[in-house]
Amino acid sequence: MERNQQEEVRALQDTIYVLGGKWKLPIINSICNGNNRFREIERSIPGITTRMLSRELKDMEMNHLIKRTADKDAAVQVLYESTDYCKSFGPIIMEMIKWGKEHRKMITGK
Amino acid sequence: MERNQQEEVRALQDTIYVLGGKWKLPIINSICNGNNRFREIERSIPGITTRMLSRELKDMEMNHLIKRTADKDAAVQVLYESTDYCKSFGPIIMEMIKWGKEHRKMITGK
DNA sequence: TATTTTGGTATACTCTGTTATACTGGTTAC
DNA sequence: GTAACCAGTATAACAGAGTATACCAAAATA
Repeated sequence: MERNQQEEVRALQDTIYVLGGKWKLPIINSICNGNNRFREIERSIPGITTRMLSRELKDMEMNHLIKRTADKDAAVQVLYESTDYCKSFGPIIMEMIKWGKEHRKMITGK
Repeated sequence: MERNQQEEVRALQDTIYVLGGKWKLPIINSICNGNNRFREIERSIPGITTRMLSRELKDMEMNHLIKRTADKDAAVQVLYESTDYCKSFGPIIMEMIKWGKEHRKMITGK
């Protein structure tokens, strides 16, 4: 139980490190929801600026969370896609959405 | 599906707002794991400073995430306990621990 | 009686995530 | 042809989260 607890804090802190900040989870969620154009993702996340989206996308591409495709000849030149690795955050996001919904229900008074 | 997606981003952002920062989740986790003394919590979270713990605990008490009890006559003077509200983060924390463990397994090469 | 532990506070500083605003070159729609 | 849209970059500035270090009085322990 001692050893176990230490392992769990570490795991928790690792996850927080990877998902840190205001934007990574909403971006992942947006892309997984089918938004794959830059402006599309931007519009789908209230409050985010072009700059933050640009930076986070680059960061997440470097860490293989997403895949960026640029094809000059294609109808859609730039494409963002989620990787399998990215999809592994699904359960976390689901739980957070669930919490957020219930929380709002509570403070709104149902 | 349109409306739904908007609601989900908002819910996600609400949750991120409440749990923001490096320390809230580890603190919640620690207290829920039975650590209820100040120094006990502090020791259970690698990297946290006295100052951050103090600040976060105050903040979380104000937001009814935890309950602080100070009893001059008791054997243990100061006690931190998790509220039911706090416990509602359980599923999120569990998923994050799970992710962190598997992630470490992956990069360590199993 | 001396030392350690407890539950913190005080001060000062760093750092970077985040915001704000403007701009650009290319492409598509009207 | 021009207006709007795309995928971003450039520059500057700020707020506050987080770090580092020292210190304190009271209680427990040796």
